[in-house]
Amino acid sequence: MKILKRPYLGELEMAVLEHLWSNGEFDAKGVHTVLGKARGISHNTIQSTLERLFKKELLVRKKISHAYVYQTAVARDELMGRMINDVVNTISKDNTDGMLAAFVDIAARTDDAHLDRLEQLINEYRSNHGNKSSS
Amino acid sequence: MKILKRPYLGELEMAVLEHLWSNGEFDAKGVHTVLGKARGISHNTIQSTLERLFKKELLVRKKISHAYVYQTAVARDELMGRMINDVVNTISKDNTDGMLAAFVDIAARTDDAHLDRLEQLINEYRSNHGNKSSS
DNA sequence: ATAAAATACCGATTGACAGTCGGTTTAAGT
DNA sequence: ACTTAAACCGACTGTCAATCGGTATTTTAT
Repeated sequence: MKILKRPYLGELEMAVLEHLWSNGEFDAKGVHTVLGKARGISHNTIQSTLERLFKKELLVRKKISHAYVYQTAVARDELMGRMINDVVNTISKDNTDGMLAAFVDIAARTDDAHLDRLEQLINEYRSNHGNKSSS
Repeated sequence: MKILKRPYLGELEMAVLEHLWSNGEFDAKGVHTVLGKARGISHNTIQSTLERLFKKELLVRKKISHAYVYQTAVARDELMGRMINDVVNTISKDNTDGMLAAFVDIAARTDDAHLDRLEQLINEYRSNHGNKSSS
């Protein structure tokens, strides 16, 4: 099947998403002013990129007078979750333990305190999903 | 910069890696017999794929008489870790909490028992790295 | 209502990169 | 030497992001 294809994002696409996540809704012109001009790319390039992200259902848009105003359709965390999930499904469908170990390693990589936080999130999850206790 | 490029893997590349992870070292002919014939692709295609994986440093090889024998250069978990790390760096360098939450969600997705296992791995990690206790 | 400006829309090009092979060279093995 | 297997090289296809020009369409201002 697919291997990390769908939502595969390019550099500019990512930058656009990032901008919309941080600053809310914009039309093509607004995005071009902020991102496009600094990069020296045309208005059309930004428009195509917005269009592509829209087709990927990562953005939604509404027409305001003549221009589309775009907004993110998925939260940053949601997209990250999907992408991580894709990686995991692609590379180790049945090897859950390796996946969990990778999570721990990555969490600890930057700061060991993240392990505490991770543990905390596990417990929050259990509370919110009415579950069994820890070991 | 890059957005998931690095270890970007195609369908066939992934299948080849998977086969080598599960069954140890093989030469092109061996891989072709197992994967290529079923797919109706030529020996050369397999060879190119092995070559590409070698260039990506995901495989190592040694020449045995006239043929190369290939072997994985990174463990499945290691590669998965790298790929997840790429995703995380690409999409939320500073938003660690979102990342950790995604981990918990994904872990719990298939089976809530995985949360126990995850917690267990956290504690193992702490033991192996001389660390503080949990909350 | 008409002209001018802004935007959407369409299509074309470029550059990566995976997948796919054919053909040629090189190196074994007998 | 002859045969055969493999490496090696290069080509072609398909996909996809990035890029933009040109044209059609819709606003808006006159």
